[in-house]
Amino acid sequence: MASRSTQILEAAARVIARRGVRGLRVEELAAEAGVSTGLIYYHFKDRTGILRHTLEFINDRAERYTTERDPEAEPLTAREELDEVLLLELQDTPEVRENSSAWGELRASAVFDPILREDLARATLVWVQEVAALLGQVQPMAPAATLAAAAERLTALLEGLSMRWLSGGLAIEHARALLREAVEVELTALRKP
Amino acid sequence: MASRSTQILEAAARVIARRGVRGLRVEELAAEAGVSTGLIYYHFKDRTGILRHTLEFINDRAERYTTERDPEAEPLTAREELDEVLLLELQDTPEVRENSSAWGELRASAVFDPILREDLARATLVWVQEVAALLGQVQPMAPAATLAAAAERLTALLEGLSMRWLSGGLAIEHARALLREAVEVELTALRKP
DNA sequence: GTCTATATTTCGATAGAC
DNA sequence: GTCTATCGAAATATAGAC
Repeated sequence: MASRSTQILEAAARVIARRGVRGLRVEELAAEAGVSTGLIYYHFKDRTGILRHTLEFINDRAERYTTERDPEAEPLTAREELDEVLLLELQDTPEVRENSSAWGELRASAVFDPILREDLARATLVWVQEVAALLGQVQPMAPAATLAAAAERLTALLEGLSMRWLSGGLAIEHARALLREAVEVELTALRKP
Repeated sequence: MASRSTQILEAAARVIARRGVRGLRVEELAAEAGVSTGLIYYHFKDRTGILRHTLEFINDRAERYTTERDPEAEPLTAREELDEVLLLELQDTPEVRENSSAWGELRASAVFDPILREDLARATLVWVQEVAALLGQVQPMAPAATLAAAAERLTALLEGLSMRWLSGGLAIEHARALLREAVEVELTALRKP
């Protein structure tokens, strides 16, 4: 199941999280994945190919740990699920750190690399819509456009906070508190415009 | 007045805006500035030196266009000034685009480059405090910690929106609208906790 | 599909003349 | 202070054997 490609992509996510997109050296990636550089070029044409596939991979993985839940556990209320979806991205665990920092890197790279833009825009849209849907469950009377705007703000804020956390200017607990308050503030605003 | 160093730094800001920090080649910078690579190394020790000084430069410049106002013009109310300080960073003019994209790049680079972290953290702090002070003028009854938190959220949101704008997923007008609403929402929350 | 070895390119950095 | 010329070190990418 863990095919060679997957193994390489997992390694790529680790390397990007550690060194950044700009710091990803094919040779280091090879070492991390325990394969040769030749094999990497065999599977992913060139450096850009590696990056593109890694974005996709990161993305799928984030979707998984964001969505999947223990089937035993009590079902969450919409409000709890909302907090969960957002706060899961602000945790100091290796996997989340990896995902967040790779995501930030890819976002930053997309500014200068049109090839990455499309995938990124699509992934962002899916995420915003998910959050908007949850906001709608908490505040069913709010108009769709208002919900969408709040979702865009919350997700953009999360990205901003995440960058500050990763670049060392903001403690993770403080970042989480700020995000929680933002959810509160936005929900209050949705209640009576 | 426009010394050689300044001329090089202006060119660096342009190159970073166009190619990113990771895309900044000393040779391209030399061409853009109309000088030799040797001269660049004479003025700024090494590549990291270029980056550090460019961050400082970008920073000063942003402070200027953020703070400076036509002395003829009517003085702004605190609320207007607040909108101005924030929205000035979301404009599709060459100078702002340059500044924003260089800022985003430097932020992203700082995740993997400890040398950049300190300068960045300091600059961020100054900015957050400025915004907090303005919020305090609009809502004088709000406690300092609450003001600080709102300022952190608004500036982090701005950074997030800015990245989405620059990476092509968000129209500038929409980004501005979202930010304006966020200011509104935060001010409302400050009014009665 | 995978590896080893190597060709090729790119880029940061320096030496030395002016 | 500034330029020209060049070195040397990565780093990307390919060729060819297995």
